[in-house]
Amino acid sequence: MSKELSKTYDPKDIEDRLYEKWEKNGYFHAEVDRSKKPFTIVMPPPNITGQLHMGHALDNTMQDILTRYKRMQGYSALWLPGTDHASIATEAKVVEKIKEEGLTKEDLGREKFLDRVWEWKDEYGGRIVKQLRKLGSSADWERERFTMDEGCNAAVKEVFVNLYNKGLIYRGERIINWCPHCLTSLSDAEVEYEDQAGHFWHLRYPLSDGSGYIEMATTRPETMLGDSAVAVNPKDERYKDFVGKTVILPIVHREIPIIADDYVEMEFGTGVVKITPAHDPNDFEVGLRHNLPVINVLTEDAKIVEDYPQFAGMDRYEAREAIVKALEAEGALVKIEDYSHNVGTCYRCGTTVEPRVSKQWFVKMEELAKPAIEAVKNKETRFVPDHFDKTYYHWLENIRDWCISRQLWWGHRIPAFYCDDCGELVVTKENSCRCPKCQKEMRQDPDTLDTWFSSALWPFSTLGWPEKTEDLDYFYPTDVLVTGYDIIFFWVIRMMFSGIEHTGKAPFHTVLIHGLVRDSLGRKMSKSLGNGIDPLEVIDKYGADALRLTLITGNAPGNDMRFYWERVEASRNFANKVWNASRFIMMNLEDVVLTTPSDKELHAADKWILSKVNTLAKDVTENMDKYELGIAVSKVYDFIWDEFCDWYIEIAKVRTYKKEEDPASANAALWTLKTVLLNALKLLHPFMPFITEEIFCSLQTYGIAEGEKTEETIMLSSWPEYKAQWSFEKEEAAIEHCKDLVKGIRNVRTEMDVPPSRKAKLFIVSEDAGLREVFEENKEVYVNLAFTSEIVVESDKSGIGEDAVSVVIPGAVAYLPLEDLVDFEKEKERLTKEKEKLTKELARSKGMLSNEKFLANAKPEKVEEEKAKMAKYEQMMAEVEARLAQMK
RNA sequence: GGGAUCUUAGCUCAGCUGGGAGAGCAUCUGCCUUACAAGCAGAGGGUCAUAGGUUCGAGCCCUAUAGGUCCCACCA
Repeated sequence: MSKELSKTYDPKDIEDRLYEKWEKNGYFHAEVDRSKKPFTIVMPPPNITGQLHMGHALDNTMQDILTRYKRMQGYSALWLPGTDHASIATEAKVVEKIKEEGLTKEDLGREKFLDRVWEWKDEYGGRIVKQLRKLGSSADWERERFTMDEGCNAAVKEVFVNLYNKGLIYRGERIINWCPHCLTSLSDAEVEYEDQAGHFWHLRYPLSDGSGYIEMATTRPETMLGDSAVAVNPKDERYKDFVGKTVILPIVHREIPIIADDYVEMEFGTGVVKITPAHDPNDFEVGLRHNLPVINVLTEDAKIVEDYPQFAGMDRYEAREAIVKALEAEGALVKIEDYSHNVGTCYRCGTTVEPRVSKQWFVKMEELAKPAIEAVKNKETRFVPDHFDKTYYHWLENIRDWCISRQLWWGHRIPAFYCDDCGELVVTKENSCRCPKCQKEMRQDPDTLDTWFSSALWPFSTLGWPEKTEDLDYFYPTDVLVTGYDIIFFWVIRMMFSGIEHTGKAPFHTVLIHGLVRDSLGRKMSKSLGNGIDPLEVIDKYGADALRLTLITGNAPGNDMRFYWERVEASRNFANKVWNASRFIMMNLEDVVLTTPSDKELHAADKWILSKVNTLAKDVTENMDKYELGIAVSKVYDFIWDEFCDWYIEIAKVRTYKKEEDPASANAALWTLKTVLLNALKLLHPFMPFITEEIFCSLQTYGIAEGEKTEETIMLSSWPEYKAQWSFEKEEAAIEHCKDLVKGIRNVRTEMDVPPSRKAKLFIVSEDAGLREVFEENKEVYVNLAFTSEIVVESDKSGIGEDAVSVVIPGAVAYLPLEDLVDFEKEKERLTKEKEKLTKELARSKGMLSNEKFLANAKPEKVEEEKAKMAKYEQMMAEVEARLAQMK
């Protein structure tokens, strides 16, 4: 079966076709198989509102690499995909959409609105998973899940009820983060802080007794309407006499007390703070301590409430101006300073969050956090790189209760029911409920749960929990969680404590953390900057394999990376290299039926490359197991490009041309070419799945007899393991000698400006009979690589003329009689430089070996190594000196 | 305020347990050598941020300093 392969690799021809084949044949599907070990990764579910970005591309490439690797190693490898309902983001999208029709969600009502969201989800929610397929993701799509599907729903209810019954979920009136745009509460993790330029307004409130004023500063003058006290530090001598007095709050003319509380820093500002329990978390705490009234002055969309007609309906920023003016009019404004401070913003929409007192549901964290900390401390779960455990501990050790209720409709509705008559509260998994006291139909809590509440259960809810399923038993706990460091707080810790609490086991043994993909200037890729690079565009231009290779190469775990088109180009070039090497081999296997060569038939070079690919398999496996994907792939890259293409193919070429003259040699070379390439392709496959599959499938059909069976996919082929019978130390050393010589010859030729067309005779002189045999046996190496016409291996250099340049390697000297081209002065200069280099090396070696402390303390093998080096240098030195002497 | 992390070739970055400084891109030189010019061969280029310390030996370990990035907390 002969195919014409194009000169350059074109991924477009190949990728979609292969992906379809894989998916259709069910290669991605994993089942419980007790004869195999399980390997499980749950995919961090992308939002249904999401578009594939570089972060997804990196994250999923890493997961795909690990999954493909384990699958080839014979594991029942499950990569479980799914999507997240993303309550805020999705609800916002649909609200936006119906707004175009002039509707609000209230106009539609809850049920109809939710119908619209489901419609939206059906239409757009699958976009991101289609895009993930373009990357080559080998996820088990047959098991695709959604955080709001039936199973996840059941898990969420189960967890809520369990935690509630244990007293770990409670409802309470607290000050929480509120987004006036999204109109919902937010958890602490959902608030992002940013520096904003603002002002410091210095105000003075008159004492009720008319004895003067007390001055304070605030960044939020508009909240003064809700002040219920003024506070000073109890130790502050300046204000000692003020404590216990009252002031008249300007504008509203309410009498409020001056209190003493440690919270106030004496050194900051004037040492006086106005206390607004309804609109500041710290003030809220002070209010609790001093039993102060909570006076709410803002509506849910952050406008002044109707109680203050003068300002009612103004939003908080308008109100600020108006109130400052009013204060000024009353003589309460002392001065305005510029001030920069940290402001919390909504992570979804960027709106400045408003602390707001309201009744919400919370998860009590302290008890849940402890075992989650313990699980990492005792290494049940470990982070890669491990320093991220510090971040993890720090967060968990300082964790506050988690506000889980959201004033949204899209999401898991809180399974709590209230009796409007008697106020009874029931938490149940049922969909409706009658009041146990007065039998009346109860009203379900209108709120939904934080999206992360369901994501927290993802590693086990997707495997069937709370049912005791076979899947759960077999695939759980999962193996590796791959995610960015920016998501540790949101997700990793919540999965950890949820997994431990509900299944008794940490949900994964490894958390593999990666960094961000930044633009070429090192900036975060973002919509607002417009500097994002669309992975799909990269795939379209250079192929998914090139993108994947780019994202993995030179990227250590946890580190950020910059995206450069030049790097994608380099990756594409590598793909092309692989393509052409394969094409060459297949061309030479045309109409050939290979036989497995005997040990004798294999040349030293064949054994050398077999040995190299064998070592490579070991190294790559080791690095994969350490999650050093970047190192693993660069080893494959170097092997294929340098060792295999630049050396072995060039060496073997000569023999492949001699099918008639020396069929056994040609067969051995071709067999080695095919065998080594097949192994290298397997090692490369997890990183570059498409090109490796394409070549693997066609390469197998070459060099075999008609009707012989081949494997249908590289995906399910076996991962190369280290084989003792492919360890050829002697041949490795022999070829290294030849390589040294070739490099030396090339070097000299370039320096002497010898054109490649000029073939030269080559004399290799060595007193070592073993070495002579090596050079004698491997003459074929020099033909192409060192541009030689004839090779003579001798033990005696007396016959060599002066018109030759010499190349000194350990144990041997090669002479190139270049007659007219030899410039004696240049040659002398070259050898002198060589001598200087050797002198330095010898000095270093001698220094070390004459250091008694080195001899006493260093590992014996190090000492031996150094002695061998010195002997080598001395030998080379002698040759160089002899040659120089001859030239005089 | 606390913590993490980084500083290595012109650029972007590797360098995993301490034992002679690497890659890709860029630059320079020579090659269209029957797989590949998206290629081949060769070359130049680094007091590994600074200062100490541990060690026979430090890019790697320890301490301090400087600069960058990020996270957390936060003083109104």
